[in-house]
Amino acid sequence: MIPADDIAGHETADPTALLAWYDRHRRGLPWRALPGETADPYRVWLSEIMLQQTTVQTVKGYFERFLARFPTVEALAGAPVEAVMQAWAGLGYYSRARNLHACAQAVVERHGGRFPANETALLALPGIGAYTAGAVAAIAFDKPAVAVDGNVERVLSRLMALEEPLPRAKPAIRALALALMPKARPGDFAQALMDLGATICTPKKPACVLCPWSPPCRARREGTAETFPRKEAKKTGNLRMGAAFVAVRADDCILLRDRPPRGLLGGMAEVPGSDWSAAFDAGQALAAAPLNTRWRRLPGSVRHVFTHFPLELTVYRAELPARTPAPEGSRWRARAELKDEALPTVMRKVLAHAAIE
DNA sequence: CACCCGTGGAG
DNA sequence: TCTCCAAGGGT
Repeated sequence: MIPADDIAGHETADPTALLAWYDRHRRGLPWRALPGETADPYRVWLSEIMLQQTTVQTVKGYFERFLARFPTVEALAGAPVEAVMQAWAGLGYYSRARNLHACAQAVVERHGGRFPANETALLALPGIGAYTAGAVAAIAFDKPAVAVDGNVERVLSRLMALEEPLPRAKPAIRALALALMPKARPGDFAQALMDLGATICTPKKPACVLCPWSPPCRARREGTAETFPRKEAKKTGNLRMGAAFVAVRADDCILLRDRPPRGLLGGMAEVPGSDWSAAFDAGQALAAAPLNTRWRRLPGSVRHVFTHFPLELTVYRAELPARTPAPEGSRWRARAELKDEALPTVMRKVLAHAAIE
């Protein structure tokens, strides 16, 4: 039995066609070298870490500010980790910031301030996994390596109409990427695949008519492009609830404390609060208040959705006299200086709810 | 492998 | 309002 594909006749996916498309339609990005220019490994690495599960649009602003503040890997390695966390605040996945700092120090100490060019050495650095190691090797050094991200998974699963769902299909997709990778310009090939996924082979309404790989694409031929990649159903987390206490001192200071270095929002700042649990009990919540004073329960609540669970915080506010000492493990911070704190978005929401920010 | 870890925007 | 998901990594 001859597959219908072969009867119809079709081209095989041609890296050259993709590269030709890339030469005409490549995106101009702050961390991307111009054609013919040599990429800066520090910029490539920094952008790749920031872009992990984060959109290009969001990263742009952070990237420019970060680069201005930490112009070199040495500058980043020599900075206090608190400064790095503060510069990262709002970007999410805060272990990335801690690993970023550790990686910069490792590059300075183990590699004399130069990023290694091979995937294996890159893989050994903090915060660099299979994707980022391949991306840096290919993009910064034009080494024969693939960078399989969500874009590439989508493009290649459609190209082959892969029925195997993610994440099980990852090894097959990686092997396919390696098989397609051209000997020349592997760095551009990696970026071309991602640009194609980001601008043409999009999750919804892919622009197949503009795609250089439209002829060999099995999913397009079958009219099912949008249904790929197949994915295992994911479960949503249960609602958690808790209390947050905004203490405002007469001299316009807010009480803050630091979260433990690891785990949820690790190393970030917060206003004191209760544990987060499935049920909310006002009496139990007030037992967690940082100061023994008259707390006002504010109307409404703050809702925030993390990757794996939604959160609802009841906010309490109290006014304290100046010179009220901070309880053990917490500190007063001037309202005007809150912008310099490593406050995650959920805590900015709490402060806004309490009419602080 | 399963689970943990943020956030903002699009549809 | 709700779902998806964006250049993933660590444990």
